[in-house]
Amino acid sequence: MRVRLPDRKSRVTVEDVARRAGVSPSTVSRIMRGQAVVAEATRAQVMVAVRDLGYVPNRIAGSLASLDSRLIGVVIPSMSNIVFPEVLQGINVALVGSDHQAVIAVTDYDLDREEVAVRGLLAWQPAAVLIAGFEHRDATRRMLQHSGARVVEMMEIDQEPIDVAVGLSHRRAGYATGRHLIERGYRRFGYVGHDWAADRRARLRYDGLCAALAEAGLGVVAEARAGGASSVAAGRAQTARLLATASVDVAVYSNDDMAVGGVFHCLTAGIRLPVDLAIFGFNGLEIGRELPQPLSTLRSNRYLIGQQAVAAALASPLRPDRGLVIDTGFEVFAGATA
Amino acid sequence: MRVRLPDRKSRVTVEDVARRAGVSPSTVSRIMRGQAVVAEATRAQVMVAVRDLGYVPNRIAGSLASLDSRLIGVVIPSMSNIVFPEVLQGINVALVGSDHQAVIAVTDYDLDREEVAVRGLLAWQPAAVLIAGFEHRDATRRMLQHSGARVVEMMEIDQEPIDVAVGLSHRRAGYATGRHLIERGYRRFGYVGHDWAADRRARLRYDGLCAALAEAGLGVVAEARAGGASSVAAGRAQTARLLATASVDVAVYSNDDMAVGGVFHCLTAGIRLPVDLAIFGFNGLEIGRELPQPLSTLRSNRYLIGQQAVAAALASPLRPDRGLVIDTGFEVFAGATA
DNA sequence: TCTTGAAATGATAGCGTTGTCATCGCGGAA
DNA sequence: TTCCGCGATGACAACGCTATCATTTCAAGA
Repeated sequence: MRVRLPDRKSRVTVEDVARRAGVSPSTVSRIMRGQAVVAEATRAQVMVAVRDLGYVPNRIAGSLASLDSRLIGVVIPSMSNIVFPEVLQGINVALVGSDHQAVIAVTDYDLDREEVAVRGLLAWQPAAVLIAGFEHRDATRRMLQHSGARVVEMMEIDQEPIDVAVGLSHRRAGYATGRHLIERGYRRFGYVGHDWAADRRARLRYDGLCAALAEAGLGVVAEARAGGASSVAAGRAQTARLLATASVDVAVYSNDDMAVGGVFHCLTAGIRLPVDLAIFGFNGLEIGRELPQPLSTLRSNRYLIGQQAVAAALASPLRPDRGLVIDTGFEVFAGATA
Repeated sequence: MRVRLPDRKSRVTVEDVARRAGVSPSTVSRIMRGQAVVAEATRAQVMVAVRDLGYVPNRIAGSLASLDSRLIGVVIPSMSNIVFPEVLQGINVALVGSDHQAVIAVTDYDLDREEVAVRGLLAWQPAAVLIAGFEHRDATRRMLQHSGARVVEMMEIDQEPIDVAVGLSHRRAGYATGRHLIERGYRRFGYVGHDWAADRRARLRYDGLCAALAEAGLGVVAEARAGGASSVAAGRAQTARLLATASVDVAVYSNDDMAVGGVFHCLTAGIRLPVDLAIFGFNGLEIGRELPQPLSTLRSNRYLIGQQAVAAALASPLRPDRGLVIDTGFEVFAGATA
């Protein structure tokens, strides 16, 4: 390789700084990493050169040399579902000051895209991969397994993790919903949901709900499920459908988006909440709390999930002997619609 | 350096694959990049070795060697404001299949954090940096300037960009809002907003609105501005304050979050929309469209902004001679609240 | 004065790829 | 039969940094 220099991207290198400050590259490197002992005078001198030249260390070279990338891969299924940005928020806050950076990939609930995304991320030798859910292609799981990176599966804990799982038990959440509503005296349960194929966790909640109802000798008397992703519009439409089908005194929704749609339908149709119909959601989104009547729901702690995921990932570069599960829990938010 | 091998992260290297396939590392590299001419038999042979060993090329080494990182830095002020995840969505879609990856940093509207974030991103020698807004520290601007990376400033276009700007004119948006409402016959304008210090774009829209009103011999007769960030709760509270202060026939909001709060206040207080009060927002969020009465607002095309930003960034590795401005526009969404 | 050793700095060899050039083998033209 | 040319492959240095070990410096103790 003769001459690559002319068109090189990174103008200034350690070497340039070292020359200008009259020290060796080693010393500059030590100073930039704020590690090891360096005489104060030398440090000052070098920092002047750094500033004069506008030197920014090249982390690509640094990572290659130290075999340690300080990159955190994050894989989420969606950006439009507000839940995941909230997780990212938690991740970001936990990352500030750790000098790690997040590389983010969105799969759109497609396991093939997930596989591609994970392969792409692993190519950067990340210190950890934070990924939503337990459902992965075998190839994906194998790659994660063998990668050497810490792996944190986020959102749910109803299954055995590859390395660490951070989230809540959706089955227990559904069960808690059922118990709560039974205690409040509701008996005729309706269910309004969206597509389970893409959202296994919604299914788990439904199962938990049914278990609680069954224990009390009850059951879901009617349900309306939309085909696609959850949305306010879908919640609205399915609520109309549900109420046209059967008479229920409470409707449990697959999540708050859908439930807000239900509230809007009732507002429009003149159905009084919770007198004529009670509505119960899942997630505890901001919008639900700000409705004219605060939405009754179960709070999942998305922000906390993100934070804990990072904490677990950075706690140690090595995996524990056996899977670790971190339960971030959930709480009933009574609200005023149930 | 004697022995670093024992604890190396990346198990399998080109060398391992080459040995197993009985070819040279060069050939393996060529095949992995799907570039240049390689005999089909050789390719097949190598791919077998790749699969057997579970080889994943190390992009860190690759980037160092080729001086080309295929990383895209993204800097946004917030994850909780739904607007930015929507931009990220556009970015992600545009990135799929381009084998570039997004490294994301969130600044929380803090210019110091922005500077740190940009420095951190530039250390990865990204092909481009997509950053929200025009307001940066001098040092930040300088770093971006000298980085060699393409720089796309997103969301607004009312100023001269470092390299490319993709977004809409917030001043014109505010002006259009004014014109639209005047044409619909409104005369007594109120304004409900949030903190301008962190959100200059809201200020620009306000200025545009005032300009339109002034042209028509009108003005904002009352305003209520919250101290913090925009939110449904703040919109609600400030609407109450505004209406206690003065009598207006239309309230223009700094954005849809605030406006939805306004709608909820009216719903609760029995104020009829748009008869007693008209409400006009900004952004065109999903939630506004799904309200019992669709919110009248101005649609900004966040998704498109993200897409166009990536397109502009990847169009060429070199900056154009002079700043490029891409106007993604806005449209009035008439709705039913104004 | 000479030793001793800790503190500070330097020299050097990689880290795993890729870009460039060199080489090899083989079929067809001379 | 020799040579040319081209497709296919290999050799090797370089990318910018850091880990490791070697060396220098200098003050304190013998």
